[in-house]
Amino acid sequence: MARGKVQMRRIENPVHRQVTFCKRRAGLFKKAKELSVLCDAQIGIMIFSSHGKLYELATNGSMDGLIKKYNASEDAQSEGSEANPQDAEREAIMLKQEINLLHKGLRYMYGIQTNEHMNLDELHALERYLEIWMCNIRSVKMQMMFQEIESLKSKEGILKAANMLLQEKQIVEQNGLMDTPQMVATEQNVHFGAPYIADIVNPLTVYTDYSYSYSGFRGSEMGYSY
Amino acid sequence: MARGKVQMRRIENPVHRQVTFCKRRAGLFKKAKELSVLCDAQIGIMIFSSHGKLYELATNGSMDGLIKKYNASEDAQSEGSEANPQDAEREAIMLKQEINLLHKGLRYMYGIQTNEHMNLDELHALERYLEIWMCNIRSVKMQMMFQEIESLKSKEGILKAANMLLQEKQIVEQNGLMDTPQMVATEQNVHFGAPYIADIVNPLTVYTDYSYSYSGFRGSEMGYSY
DNA sequence: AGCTATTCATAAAC
DNA sequence: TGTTTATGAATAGCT
Repeated sequence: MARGKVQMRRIENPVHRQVTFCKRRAGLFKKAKELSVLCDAQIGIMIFSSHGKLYELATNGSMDGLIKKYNASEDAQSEGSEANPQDAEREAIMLKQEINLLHKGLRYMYGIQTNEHMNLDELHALERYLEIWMCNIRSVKMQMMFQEIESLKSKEGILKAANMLLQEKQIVEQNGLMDTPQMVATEQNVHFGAPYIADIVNPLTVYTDYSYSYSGFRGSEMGYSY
Repeated sequence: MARGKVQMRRIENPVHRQVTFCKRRAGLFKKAKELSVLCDAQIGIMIFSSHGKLYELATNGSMDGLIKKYNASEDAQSEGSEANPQDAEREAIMLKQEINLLHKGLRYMYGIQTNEHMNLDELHALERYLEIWMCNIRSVKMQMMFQEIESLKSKEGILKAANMLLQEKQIVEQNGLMDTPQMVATEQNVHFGAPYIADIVNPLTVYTDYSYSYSGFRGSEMGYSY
């Protein structure tokens, strides 16, 4: 650049390094914005200074949106691998990103609303959006899945009961006692280890009730931590 | 730059745009690497071309590492919570807390909006935030439920096998000792009230697919109207 | 933070 | 895509 070619290695003088960092960072961001405008590209840049401070640029939308897109792109790239346990951590990372996004969105809205007027019709429209959303969250999906789980549990109980009966019987028979009445898998002997379906209050039937706390996670009352 | 100052707007000629994209992208990456070396910074760049193709640069380590660091940095900005990304359950608890927090934020938002104005764009933005959030919550829920179902299925398989073994043994013994047919818990008499496992198409296998439209509800393609 | 002397990046053309 | 070249931009070293 100016007044002498620069050596491509770490600048040892901390002051020089800091100055160069500021200047070149600004230059990099400027270049990125130009590229974004000229070529219609979406660009995200994260810079961590040597002391760990974050500087970011997202040419459109938020960095979180770009990261999400990045993850999706990465997934598409390496498709062919099935659902592996490594996805769990990735899922958590992505969820955190989504939550960051929501936090940002809320802060953004708070900021906007303090300076602007409000239209009641638009408020109602917003409420309806959220109601629809809650309805979806409390969707029948969970109900059906819950029922499926209960069904499996019930079946498990029946099988366990039958299994145990057979074992007992066998022991009895091996003891030489052949006159024992035969037990069968009925409701009498099935009802241990597994609850009756009728006994279970389905925690997901409240999906039309918007008055509960949205973060209540009623399912957890049943011992499930959905 | 050369041969005429460039206008800072989208290059309409597709060929020119493509050429400029390649060159400036290379230039941007070069600058980023220089900045990284000179100033000891960690830099990540994601570029999505107008056709969605991803170009990325991570000056040290992987982009995923930088994204993690970014998220941590973002978290530190808003809250002093510490995260252990390897503990899924702990992670879920944290996410619940996050959700509680966001719910409070939403209620607060309702409160202050009754007297103020929101434009349609902002409403759309909020809607999208909520949609994305919901879908990710659902994804985690489904993952957990999927794991539970799998666990139950494998339990059932073991029990079935044991059951059948005992049954066969008993029949053999009965053939030598007595003629009374034995009723045991097999699929013939167990299958009341509970569906066969084999009949159940598991609707949760899509949870690793982040590419769906968040409002698409792909689960319905499995025959469930969640 | 501003200011230049320089080096660098790159638009246009091949 | 790679190379060349004229020229606008970026910036290192100073204030």
